Amino acid sequence: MSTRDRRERERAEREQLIIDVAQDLAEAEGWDAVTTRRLAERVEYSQPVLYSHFTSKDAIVRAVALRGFGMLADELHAARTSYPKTMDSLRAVADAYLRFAKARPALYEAMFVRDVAIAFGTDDAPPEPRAAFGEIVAALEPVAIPSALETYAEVFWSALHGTASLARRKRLRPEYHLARMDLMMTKLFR
Amino acid sequence: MSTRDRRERERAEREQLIIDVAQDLAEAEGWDAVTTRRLAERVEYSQPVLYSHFTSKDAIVRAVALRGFGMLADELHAARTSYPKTMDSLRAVADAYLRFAKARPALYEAMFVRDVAIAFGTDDAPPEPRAAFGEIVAALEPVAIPSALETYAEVFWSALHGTASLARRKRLRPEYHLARMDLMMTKLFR
DNA sequence: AGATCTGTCTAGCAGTGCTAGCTTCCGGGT
DNA sequence: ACCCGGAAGCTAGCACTGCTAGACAGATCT
Repeated sequence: MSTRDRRERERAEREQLIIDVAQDLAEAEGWDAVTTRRLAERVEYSQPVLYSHFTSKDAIVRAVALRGFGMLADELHAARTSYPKTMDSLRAVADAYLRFAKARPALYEAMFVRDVAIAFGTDDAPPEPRAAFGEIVAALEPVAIPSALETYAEVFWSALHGTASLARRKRLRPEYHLARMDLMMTKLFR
Repeated sequence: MSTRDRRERERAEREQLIIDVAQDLAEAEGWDAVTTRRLAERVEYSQPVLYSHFTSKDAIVRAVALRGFGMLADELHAARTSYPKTMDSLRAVADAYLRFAKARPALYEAMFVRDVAIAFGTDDAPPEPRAAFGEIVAALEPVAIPSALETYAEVFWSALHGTASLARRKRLRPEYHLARMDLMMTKLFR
């Protein structure tokens, strides 16, 4: 049965399209502008079609966020592996993380601010966030005491996320970004 | 004219009542449950009365957040001034900050997560957030290079906020909270 | 060809933030 | 003591939200 295969493929493509459009719309006009009606209109289907793919609007946001974690993992990986020296690599990871948050504020919001209930740390955590956190862990591996590696990663991640999310709300002086990063890196890592 | 005074006083009291009820409701059932109808019902007035006090629902959240910054400033001040040694004082401020965020998640959300557009850092920043940030600066004053004091404070604050907000989303292992705090404090401050 | 079944749409529900416009009632002037 | 102006508050409604029941069409299988 090849028609069924085609059907399934088309369905999967449409699901990706929904996720794409949701992210684009959120990035362009904010998540408040992502209503089921507007989303449906842009994918050129009626509203109920969305609900044949996702159980709720939240599930759509969750799908966007999940893909975001995959993208973040890729970017952190690229940053980490492009410098031989540990310290350069660490700094590159930090910069990549903050660049990601700044470049795609709506995506970052879906991943970290909205209550999307993606499991984390536990065994049933999806691979994407696991991979993203894994990159942070890997970057720290050369400098941390092995037994405290994950703890170290959590602290580093907290500092990065705090910076990203306070900056997002314009509560840090933008012109001091570099000074903050330098201070943070030297303090946290020797 | 004493009747007018009474009127104005009653009006001010009602405004505080609205803020109280909004915060209580948010803390009890989350901000999604804070609708203008439910809010109006609980203060025992009709919906339009809310709009004679505040320009929008967002303005109500903003008022809650602003008062929250005042509370945070008070708690940080108490923590900071109750230990003579700088390091103890710093740790007490950090603990107080995270305790505040954990004890009043909805309030913390209004202050830091929702898009409440409270000015910060700039000259027209309200006194409450200014005072809260001032406490962090004051706590760091003995350990930071004077010229980089505010930068230092921003980094410290970022680490605290990152911890608070990742923990809020259950993305940090709760049982390692103390280990993270110890690591953070020793790394950031000698 | 006829029956079934899958896919999609229209129309509608309950609830949201916010507001226009009516009513009621209090305070002050004659 | 009366009336009247203005303020204060209410009812009712608008345009929107997320979500769904039920109708309808078109493809698939017997």
